[in-house]
Amino acid sequence: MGLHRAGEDYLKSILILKQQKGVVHSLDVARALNISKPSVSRAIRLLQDGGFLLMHEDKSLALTEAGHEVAQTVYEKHRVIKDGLISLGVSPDVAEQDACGIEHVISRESFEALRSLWAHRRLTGSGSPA
Amino acid sequence: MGLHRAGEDYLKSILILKQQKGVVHSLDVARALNISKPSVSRAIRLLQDGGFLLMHEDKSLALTEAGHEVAQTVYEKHRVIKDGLISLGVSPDVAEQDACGIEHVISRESFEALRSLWAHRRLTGSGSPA
DNA sequence: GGGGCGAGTTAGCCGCGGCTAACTGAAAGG
DNA sequence: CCTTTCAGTTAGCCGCGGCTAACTCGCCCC
Repeated sequence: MGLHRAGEDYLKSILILKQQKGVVHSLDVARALNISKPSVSRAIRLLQDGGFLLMHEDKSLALTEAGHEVAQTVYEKHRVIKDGLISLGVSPDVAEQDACGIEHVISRESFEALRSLWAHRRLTGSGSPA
Repeated sequence: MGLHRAGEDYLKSILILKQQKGVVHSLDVARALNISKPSVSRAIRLLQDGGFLLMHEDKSLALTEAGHEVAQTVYEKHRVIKDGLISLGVSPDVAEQDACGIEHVISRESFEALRSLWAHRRLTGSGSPA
């Protein structure tokens, strides 16, 4: 059941697109991730096989419970890490970039540790050292 | 000049092994990384082609200046990130694991931001919230 | 109803980075 | 001196995750 970087990126993208425009088709994903249609098509088949995704009659995509869980987790890591880095004075573009990498490799445990660190700093007003 | 995760891991491992035992051969790397001999052999050839590594007559390995630079950078990121996570209460095994992933994807800018955050916390004695 | 367009799929190529099996060549030991 | 053993390499397989080219299929419009 090994979802790696690519699979997680697809699921995260589908979650975000669904929030933005309600219905998601594979071409939306291809455009969002800047990846070719066939690559997305194959990835979607594999994610269906893995039980993370469904495709309706009209070719619209839906995350399964498992898929939603993964997407939600990755997306949450992304937002928290990006915001945390920005709060340390990292430029938004770089923070975005780095969050895209770190979100796929950080454990729940380390993520929670960083999150509470940043939450605490925000509450106590320890400003960014820029 | 795209070194990715794997290449960086080889260089980092060679640096560490060199510090530990002076002379490094490819079999040492294979054992350290738990990777087969042929995989290491091919990787070493590619790293030589890329100008990161040299192999002497006696098959001992030496990092070039470029290779040393990469290895040093990755290794430094590893140590700082691992220690930082541990200082937040993350268990050492998990911190090690996560550092192995993050070291390859984090930018210099974000790394320095985290490093100075942790340095500051250490100086001011903000303890781990465990 | 035929033409074109847009979305999705199929077929097939490539590089990466694992692997095993099998070969080479040198050094070490009976 | 012959054998064994150990390090390294070569050949070739696999799955992943990109890609292009080309096909299918539906829909819309004239």
